Parts: sequence; C-alpha cells; structure tokens
Amino acid sequence: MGIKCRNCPIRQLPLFDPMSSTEIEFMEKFKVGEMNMEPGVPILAEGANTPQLYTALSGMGLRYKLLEDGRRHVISLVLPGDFIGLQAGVLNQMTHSVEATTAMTLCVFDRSELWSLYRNQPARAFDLTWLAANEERFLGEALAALGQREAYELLAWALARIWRKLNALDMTSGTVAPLPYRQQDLADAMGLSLVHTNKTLAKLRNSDLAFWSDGELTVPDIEALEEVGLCRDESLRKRPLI
Amino acid sequence: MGIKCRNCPIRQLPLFDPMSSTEIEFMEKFKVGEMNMEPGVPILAEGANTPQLYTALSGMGLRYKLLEDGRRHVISLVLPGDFIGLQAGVLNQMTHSVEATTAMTLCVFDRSELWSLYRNQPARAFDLTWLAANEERFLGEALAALGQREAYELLAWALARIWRKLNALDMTSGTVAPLPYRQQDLADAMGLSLVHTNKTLAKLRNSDLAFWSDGELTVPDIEALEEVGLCRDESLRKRPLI
DNA sequence: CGACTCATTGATTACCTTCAAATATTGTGG
DNA sequence: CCACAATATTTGAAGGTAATCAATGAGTCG
Repeated sequence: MGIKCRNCPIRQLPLFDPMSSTEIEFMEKFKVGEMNMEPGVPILAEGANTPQLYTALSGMGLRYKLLEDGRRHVISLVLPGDFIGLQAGVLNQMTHSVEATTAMTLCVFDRSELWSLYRNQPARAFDLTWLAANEERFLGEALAALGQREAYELLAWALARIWRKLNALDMTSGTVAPLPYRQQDLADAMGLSLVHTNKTLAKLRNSDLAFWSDGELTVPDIEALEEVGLCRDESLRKRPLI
Repeated sequence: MGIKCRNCPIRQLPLFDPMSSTEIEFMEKFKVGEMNMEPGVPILAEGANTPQLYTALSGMGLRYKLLEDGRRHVISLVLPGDFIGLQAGVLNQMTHSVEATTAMTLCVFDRSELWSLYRNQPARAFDLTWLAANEERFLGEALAALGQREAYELLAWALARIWRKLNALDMTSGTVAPLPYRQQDLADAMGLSLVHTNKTLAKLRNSDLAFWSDGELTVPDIEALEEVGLCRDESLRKRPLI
C-alpha cells in the first residue's frame, strides 16, 4: 500500500509541522492506500461527493471550475503535500474539479473516518480547519490580485508565488524549477486570454524576470520578480500536513 | 451583555442549522459579550492577531485587502450571521481587514476558549471547518467570476448573489432589499473602475434587471438577473451559526 | 510524414480605464 | 438660514490594455 506515514518523505520538509507519534499512528489508520493517476485524468469532479479524500504525494495537478458556456477558471495548482477533497469531506460536495496534470501519486484516506478524527484528534481537526482557512487566505489574495493588478504585474505575482511554493517544497535547483503546465492553464488561472498571456510572458522574459518554457521555470532574481508583482513578504509559514 | 444565545434571533432563520441544548449552553459560555460598532469603524485589521472573535448580529460590513500602493480589493460583504476572525483564530493572523459599513452589533467570543471547543465540542469544531470551507467555496466562485465574466455579467452575478443571501436572511421585502454600500465598494470588489461600474449599473437598470440607489436594491426578477449573471442554481444550503 | 497540440506573432476590435467636469446630497460653521 | 466643503453619483471624451481573429512555426506521436 505504499509509504507508511511514519516514513512520509513530504513531512520531512521544513515547510511542514512535525507530527506526534500518536498522530502518526492515527494517520496510518486513516490512510487506506495510494493511488497513481495518469496525466490528464480527473481526480474529483465539481458537484461530486466521494467516499475518499486525498493528499498529493508527488506530481502536479489543477483545481478548476467550469462555466456553463465552457469557459474554465483555474483556481489553483495542486502540488505535493496539498490536501484534496476537503470540500467534499466537509460540505458534502466538491465546488471545483481537480485533475492531474502530470502523473501523480495520492495518499487515499477514508472519509468515513473523518468523524473519528474530530472526536478523537482535536489537534488534527484543528489542522483541517487551518488548511481550510489557509486556502481561504490564498484565494483572497488571488482575488485581490486578479481584481487589482494588470497583466504584467499579475503574471509576475503568480510566478513569484509559484516559485516560493516550489522552493519551500525543495523542488527548485538554483534558479530553475519544474512547472509542467501549458500557457493556457496559466491564462485560465489569471482570467487572461491565451494570446495576451503569451505576449505578457514574453515581456517578463525580455525584462529578465522570468523564463518559462518546456515545463521549466527559471527565475534569476525572485525578489525582483516579487517587486514587480507587488508581493508582500508573506514568508511561507509552517503548515500541517494531513 | 445583550442577547443570550438561546434567544438568538438569527438562529431562528431557516438558513441556519438548529443547535442542541448542550451546544447552546457551550456557546453561552463561549460568548463573552456584545459590541456596538459605529459606521466606518475598523473591526479587525490585516495582520492583526486579536484575543476576540465575532459573529455579526446586525448591520453590514466589508472585508478587504489593501495593496501597497493604496489600491483596495473588497473580498466580500459581512452580513448578519457571518463569523468574523476565523483566520485570526486559526492562522494567528488576519489576512484581510474588516470594517463596519453601517452601525453593527457583534457577538464577542473569547478566543482562548477555542481550544476547549476543539477538545469538547467536536461537532462545533466541524462547524468551524464547515464555515472555513464554505468561505473557500465562495472565494473560488468569486475568483472564477472575476476571471471569466465581463463587467455586465459580473455585476449581474454579484447583485444576484447578494440578493439571494439577503433573501435567505429574511431582509428582503417584495422586490426591495437594503444594500447600504457605495458604488466604489462594489467597484473595488469587482476589480472595475468606479466609472465603468456606474455605467454598467446603468445598463442593468435600463434592462430592468436591477435598480440600486440610495442604499436600496430592487430586483424585479431574480431569475432573469441570475441568467444574465450565469449563476448556477446554487441553492443556499443550511449552514451552521457560531 | 501527416495529424495534432502548443507557442508565437501581427492586425483589428472592443472593453475598460483614466481624465475631466457636472450634478445631487449632506453636514458644518458663520 | 445660507454659503461652503465634502462625499457620492452621473455623464462625456480620449486613450490604453486586453480580447479576438488569423496565420505561422515548433515539437510530438502513431
């Protein structure tokens, strides 16, 4: 059934809170298996109510919403350590879809045990609320970014945020990090057209701020990029891992 | 100290979940008082970490974020029944500011009791996560709206959502409801300029879809408005009240 | 090698912003 | 009580940012 929680490679990262042995024990009972997803495969669909919850172990994905007329809005990226399905677990219904962009490995949890978590593991319950509140925080920032920034600033903001997160996940080497998405994905996340996204990325390139091609993002100077993106110095705080 | 939870007028609304007598008992201990805010007064500031949490009892407010250069983005409205300070309670830091637009009455809770809630009231802890996840849901929808809709659709979407919520709170009478904000507030929420917001509101008026002036919103036909706003039929589900 | 997907570039159009000014409406002090 | 300041709404005009339309280039795969 794959990796035991006690050996979880992700939890070793300094980004994540340490876990007590009692908690690890509980998590190993909570975890019912692992799942491997092919690239492009849907993980959860908007409106669905699944019996399982997930944590991304490896690979990258997307959260998105579809409008009736086919327009798509990408809500956020899914990176290793991200919890998937909180809304299904709590609201009984996903309000966005999730799909794998690259091949992904997911930890699978049994949703029916969620109640036991709230009854017997108050600290873990608190962590779940933390994750939900943190997602709320991120979406609030994204909303302000989309609303107030113009394309050039906005893309700088997005790439800087992504860079910081990849860095915290120890996925950067020097000035390079993997970013295996299409320009269309980023365009759908920013509410910009593909054409304009492409042209704005070219500007960032010409300004030596960010180079993104062939699934690799190169950022020579993250602080310069953050300055253009009007990023606050939001240091990534330690966070719980489910 | 104002209203006792058992007599809470808000919880009577069909929008909210019923509460067991044990829960009411706990909430009455959790609640430490009430607070009256003057119009325009800040309730919580971004970055702050307060010892108190709130629930809006009456009046209306705004959640917003400020960019360094002074631009403001309005995240959402604060209406009766809304919980204020979840982020401070869980993340130890507000990631947006909250201020009263009209005079407001707030229930005040003692944040240091939050742990006791997680230890002793798992159902209430679950409700808190529910609220956080629900906020995440709303912000995801707002993000998709800002990203994918043009101004005319967007304002229709926003006014329709607001109308539905006011209606669920029993604040509508016929086709009229109070909406005591400025056009600038709505503009800052939609990421549009004041001028364009004004002109687009005029179009909605000319289409007989929505009339908003002097703090009053009139919607002759909510379903027509929702159609323009591309609103899903998201019926407002029952929700917990803290 | 042809079909397909994705990235890139140019030209045109349109939505939205900015600038500017006029018109209420309200509160204040002489 | 009226003049004046301050706030909010409304309207017109001009300019810029971003969308759409269209076509080409580059890489992958069966």
